[in-house]
Amino acid sequence: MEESISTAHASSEAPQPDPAALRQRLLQWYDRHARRLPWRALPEEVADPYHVWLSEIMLQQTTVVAAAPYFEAFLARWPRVEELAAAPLDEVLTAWAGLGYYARARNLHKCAQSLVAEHGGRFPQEEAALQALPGIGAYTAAAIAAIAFDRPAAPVDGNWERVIARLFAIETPLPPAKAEIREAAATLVSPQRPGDFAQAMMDLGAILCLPGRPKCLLCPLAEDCAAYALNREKELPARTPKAAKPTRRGIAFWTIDAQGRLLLRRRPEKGLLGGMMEVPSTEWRGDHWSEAEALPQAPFPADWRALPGQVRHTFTHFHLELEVWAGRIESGASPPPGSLWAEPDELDKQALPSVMRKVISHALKRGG
DNA sequence: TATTCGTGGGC
DNA sequence: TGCCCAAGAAT
Repeated sequence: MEESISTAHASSEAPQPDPAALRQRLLQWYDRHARRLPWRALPEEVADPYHVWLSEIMLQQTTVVAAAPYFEAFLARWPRVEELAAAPLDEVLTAWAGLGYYARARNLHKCAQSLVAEHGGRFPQEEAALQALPGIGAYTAAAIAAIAFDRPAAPVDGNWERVIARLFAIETPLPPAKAEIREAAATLVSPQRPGDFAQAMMDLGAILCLPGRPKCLLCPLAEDCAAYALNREKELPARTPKAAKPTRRGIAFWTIDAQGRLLLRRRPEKGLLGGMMEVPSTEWRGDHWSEAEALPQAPFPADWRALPGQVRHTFTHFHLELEVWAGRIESGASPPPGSLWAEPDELDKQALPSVMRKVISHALKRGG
């Protein structure tokens, strides 16, 4: 109610986007400026739903530059969904290591298996059926429907949100504005090249309608844009301030056995870095650790010595400071449950997230 | 609706 | 250095 009032107010002083004319201008721009991306079908080429799905999962909250090499690697290793479904989960996690948000990899694997077991290895074309699959939410279902099957759908991602918020001069800050933006976005979709239109909105957001510094002088939609008319393009979309990140602390135990192998442990399936391997550590908490508190959480009793310095890493919602203690196990001790001895020259075969690669790099550098 | 869940590049 | 953000989903 209040949102539509503010939108209506802005529209009274600014151009009211005409969907048909806007679509035509945007598609014309897209035909000349579309990015060439590894997962994107060429013009007049039929999109491969497997490629579209794989890329969309990888691109969730992830930049094109970061996702591209992973997409190529996955496609080379598992060219079809049946092969991905047949792969062991640990191999998928290892291939995903470094890309982040590891629930995506677990759901990717689950989704592949569900597609093979329940859909004959074919992707459903309906948004509702797509969204019922693991790891596919409202956005990804719409993206696959539009891009892979050319169905009218509005995959409203961060690019769409920014473009729509400016086109309609929506003053409501994000994320509360999401519903309002989705409604406005829905008024723009049509059966005319919906897949290209969806990707054109994304390319526009990535190339011209940038956060903070939009290149309005080059924008094909400048004449449609309420924010531009109101000189509000740099301020929109507004965002609610984010909460400060707390700091958590822990001690990682760099444990080497008599044969020079490194002790690794698999993390629980759910939660942070779920299912990934780690250098065993104490719990991560706000308080610093005393030696008396830390030692009972070591994987073995040993003559632990603290390596100089610490490893810093920032997750989505907290900072982490890890101290690293190095210890040697003289006898060929059997690893604790859920743990294993890893050959130091084969660590690339382990599902190690970036924070753990930092720990390993730090320990090797500091003489662990 | 609000949290949780990674990482790296840009400024 | 610190904060911003990137083709969001699950709970």
